Amino acid sequence: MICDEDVMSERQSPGGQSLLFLTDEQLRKGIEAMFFAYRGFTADPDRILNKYGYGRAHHRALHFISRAPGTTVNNLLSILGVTKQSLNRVLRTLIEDELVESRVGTRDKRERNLFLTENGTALEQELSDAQRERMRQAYREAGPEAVQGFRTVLEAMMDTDMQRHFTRMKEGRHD
Amino acid sequence: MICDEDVMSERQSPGGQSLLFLTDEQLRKGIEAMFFAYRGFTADPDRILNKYGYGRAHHRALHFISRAPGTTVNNLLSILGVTKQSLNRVLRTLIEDELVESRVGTRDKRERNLFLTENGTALEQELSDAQRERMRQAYREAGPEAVQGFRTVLEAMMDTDMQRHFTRMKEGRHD
DNA sequence: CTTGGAAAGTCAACAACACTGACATAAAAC
DNA sequence: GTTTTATGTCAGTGTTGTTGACTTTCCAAG
Repeated sequence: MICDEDVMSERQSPGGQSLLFLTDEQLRKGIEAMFFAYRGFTADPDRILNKYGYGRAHHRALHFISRAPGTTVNNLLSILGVTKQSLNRVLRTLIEDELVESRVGTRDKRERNLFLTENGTALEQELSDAQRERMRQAYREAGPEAVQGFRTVLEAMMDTDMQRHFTRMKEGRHD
Repeated sequence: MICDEDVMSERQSPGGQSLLFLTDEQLRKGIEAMFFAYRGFTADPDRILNKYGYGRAHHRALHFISRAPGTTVNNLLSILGVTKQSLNRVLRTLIEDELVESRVGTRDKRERNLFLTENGTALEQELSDAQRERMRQAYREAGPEAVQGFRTVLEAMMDTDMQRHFTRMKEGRHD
């Protein structure tokens, strides 16, 4: 699917660091690929969410609460990178609809520890299944070396603080 | 950056097709990487757009008009995947602000051919420069094989009609 | 024990950007 | 000459983000 003219030239600098020479055209294609792929990436969950009257923001909250059960609102805020008012609106509906449970913190009673209820877990599963299925399909088509490369470039594309969050989640640390 | 337990097992099926065995955990990490990376991907343009009072929708329009000068509204609609009302709002402000020029079609006078003005080209350049710089940096860090894999997985992740658009743009066909 | 500040929640207002539905105009196609 | 297509517009609605102001709760340092 990637044409010959797209193969990047690689040279070795005197310092030993490998240099890539990339044309604007190659970079633009990467940008467009990212745009189109992200649409595909969110398409399936979006359809499901629509069915229940929720949006992407609800999905994100469900996802990260599922990943880090008992996480606090503040932690969620810094991961999602939105204002507390914005998150609160979403969280409130999820709590009202009994998809998320908010328990007063044991150590610090100001904090709220967030958990998915049975229903919440069910919806998160439905969303996650769809998205993982698409991911699995893409990974299968592309092959294992491509997947390795995919992950490497994505990590390099993150902002440093997002990388910090990502690394934490990878290591299973949800503090 | 990618830990040992993440390396995917690969087996050869009797048919000769390579099979990948992926855990939910591995796929979830991919999903999160995609989420965080897309934020990084749009962060720089978002800052610039904010400076001029525009949004992501304006950026997308500028990008694809720049890629396919003379493209029609209908073509833009199918690439962007939004309603004409939504696109029209954005396009109207860009034309009012003299970043985009809308010429009546020569072959078919119902159509409008869209072009960037001098100012439009300048803003598109500013946005594109920032985004390409981040892309270039990520590519450099990751190396050429990773870039190949990145693009392959992204293409596999698109919906089929998005793939069609993407392939067209790659080939320089903007019909 | 008091006070400062952090964590959480709320209210109001606003903007960007998507949607639907209805309607208008011009031009091509049949 | 009727229908279809391409475009544009108006009005209304919903999600998701923002800012700013304010309250309550509660830990912790003075």
